[in-house]
Amino acid sequence: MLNLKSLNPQQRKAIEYDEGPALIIAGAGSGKTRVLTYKVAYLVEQGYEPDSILALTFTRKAALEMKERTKKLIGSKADQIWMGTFHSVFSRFLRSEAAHINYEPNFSIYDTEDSHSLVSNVLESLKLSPDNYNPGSIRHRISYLKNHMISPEKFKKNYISTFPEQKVFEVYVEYQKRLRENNSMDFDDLLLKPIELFSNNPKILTKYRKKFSYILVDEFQDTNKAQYELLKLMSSKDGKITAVGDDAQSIYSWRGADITNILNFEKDFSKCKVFRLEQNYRSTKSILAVADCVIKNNKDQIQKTLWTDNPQGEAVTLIKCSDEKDEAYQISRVIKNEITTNKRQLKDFAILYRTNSQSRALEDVFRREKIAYAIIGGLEFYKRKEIKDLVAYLKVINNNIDEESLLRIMNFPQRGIGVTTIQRMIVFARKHEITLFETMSRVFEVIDIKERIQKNVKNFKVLLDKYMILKDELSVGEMTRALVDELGIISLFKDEKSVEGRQKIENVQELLSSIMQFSNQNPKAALGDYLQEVSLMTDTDSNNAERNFVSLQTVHSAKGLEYPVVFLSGCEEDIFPLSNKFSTDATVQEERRLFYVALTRAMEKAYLSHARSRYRFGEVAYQNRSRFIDEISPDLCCELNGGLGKKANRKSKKEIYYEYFENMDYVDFNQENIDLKVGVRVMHDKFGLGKVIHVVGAGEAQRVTVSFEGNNVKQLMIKYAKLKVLS
DNA sequence: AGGCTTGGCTTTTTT
DNA sequence: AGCCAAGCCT
Ligand SMILES: Nc1ncnc2c1ncn2[C@@H]1O[C@H](COP(=O)(O)OP(=O)(O)OP(=O)(O)O)[C@@H](O)[C@H]1O
Repeated sequence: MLNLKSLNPQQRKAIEYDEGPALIIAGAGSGKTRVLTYKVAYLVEQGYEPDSILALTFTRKAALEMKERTKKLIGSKADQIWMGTFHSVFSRFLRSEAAHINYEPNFSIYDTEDSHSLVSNVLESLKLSPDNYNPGSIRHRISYLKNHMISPEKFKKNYISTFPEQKVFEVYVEYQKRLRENNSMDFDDLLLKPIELFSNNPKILTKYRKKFSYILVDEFQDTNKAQYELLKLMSSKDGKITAVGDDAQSIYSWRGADITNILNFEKDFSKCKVFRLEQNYRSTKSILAVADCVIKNNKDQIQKTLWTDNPQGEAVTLIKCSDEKDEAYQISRVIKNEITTNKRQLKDFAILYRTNSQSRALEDVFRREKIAYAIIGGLEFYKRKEIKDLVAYLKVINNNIDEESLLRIMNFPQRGIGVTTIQRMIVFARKHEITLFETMSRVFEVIDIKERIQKNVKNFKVLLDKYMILKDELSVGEMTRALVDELGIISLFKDEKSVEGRQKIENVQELLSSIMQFSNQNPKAALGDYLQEVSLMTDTDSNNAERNFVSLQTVHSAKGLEYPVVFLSGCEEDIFPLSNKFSTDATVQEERRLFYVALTRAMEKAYLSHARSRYRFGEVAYQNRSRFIDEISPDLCCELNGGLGKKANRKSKKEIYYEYFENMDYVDFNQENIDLKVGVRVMHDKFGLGKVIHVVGAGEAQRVTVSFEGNNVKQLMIKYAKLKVLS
């Protein structure tokens, strides 16, 4: 029997309400996600079939976490509940129903970079110069239109006034056409195509409506028009649907998120009942008061009460710094202090920043100070060139009309097929109305390509053909390993004889082992199943709960998370709020909401740091402190003891560094892998028994050199290699 | 065909 | 400072 005792009466009411649509609007840390999780469990207990419940979250990680927690409440029944992001859930439906929207079920999913290069190709074939038509901004424009459910036809009818707009329209049309020809969809299509599917096929809509008897949505404030439309389609007016959100935490409008969805919900679901949660369980009174000071400067937010029973706690602390290095040093010093005086662990800390580029100074200093850290998000693993290239092979093998992926690998690794050859083949393909892939088998008819090069193309085609057969005979893992061997990718990178080259090898090996792992966990999985997973995967997804390090991440990726101690770095005008030439009052308000999100991640203590100057765009910029700090009532915060910032100002970097060094009692702050030292014996899944002969770096970047049995010496990244330490 | 240099532009944030 | 795309040279 589900125990609802750990929930307050407001929360319980929201959970037990099952007479119609419910909208839960509540501030940060009031238990929205917790309520949603319990509600899922409650519904199952009330007799709903687990596989008739659909829970939609903002990130994959949030979905995995919700699944874990539901499992704790109701056990293995939780496995059958549909939990995922809009993108992943609806793309699965699309694969089953592909025929109804004139697609093949093995369609590829294009990420932003793929879309970008498709736009470039479209511009080229429409003979539009990239000087006048910037591929990036056009891609963004098209995505914006799609996000707002403005089809090319609608765009043409209602929005075109100028000549360049007319061209955008033409690119838009051609872009969509190419996507279809490539049997590919971009992220936006994953939401738009289901709408098309449901609108044109009432029977299928009925099927899905019947299939799902209850829908729950987390982070509702960050859904876009298309997502909301899908919700309306999937549930009836008096439908069984619960949405939770906080308008003050809407931080994705740049991606099409539309706050008016919250307001419309009450209208569109007329019998909707609104619930409010007012007790915050996460933060101290000090932190909440500061957050409230800031957010109340946004006039348009929905009025909400938020109080807490938690202790007053320490005042929020400002850290004044001379520059970004100083900022990093001061933060690392506070972390060390907190660890020794307050018995904290590294994993209790998060350092948040507005832009990814701010992580660099922090990383440098943390590495030097031996503070184990991990970058969450950042340059994502799956966006690295060597990874994308390899995945492009898999995409082509799975869906050979995917021209973007084919173009990507045509000459990687180099096989003497240059741009001119490719252009000639494309001309041939268009003329004969066949795909580029088909052109490759008829390359001997493309007479303006030299014979030697025709042979290269032919060989490449033979290779691809072979793997298209192998894909049905080998597991995804085995096939990819064979492919990597045959392409000679590892030795290619080895020959680069550089740190980057070695990094690439590690990345490729990491990809291989993750594919292997996938194959082992899903023995029956086909290549397409793996690609479906990998195309919607992001770095933030990996679950690091058990590991002990400081987390470095953007405020955006910290949404929904909580940490005992939070540092918010770079609280300066132009950075937070971030500004550019397009800044408006609306964008500043969103920055303020982002600031609110950042603050409310903190449970016990928040530090706000700002620097007088920092490197930006390759030169020193003098910074003013953020207006958001000035919005905080002065009696709610204090400055870091002893005016460290001023002191640091007068000393050189070197002096500061040595001063820290001398004053520091010897404590190894690298709490993670503390026992991974030279000489220690370790066990590796693949390589077997070995001995550590070298350790470099800290945190995420930490690497060890291990001598395995049989004179087999390997460099491994701790982050990826699962080493067992043998005592 | 492919490698190297230059010049423009950039940093938002991510499914 | 660092990345990418375009252009130039071999
Ligand atoms: N009734 C309760 N009793 C004890 N702890 C609670 C209760 N409700 C929520 N919490 C705790 O409060 C914290 C915040 O909960 P949760 O993450 O669900 O809030 P949220 O409203 O989704 O937050 P946010 O919108 O900021 O992401 C969690 O640690 C959760 O376990």
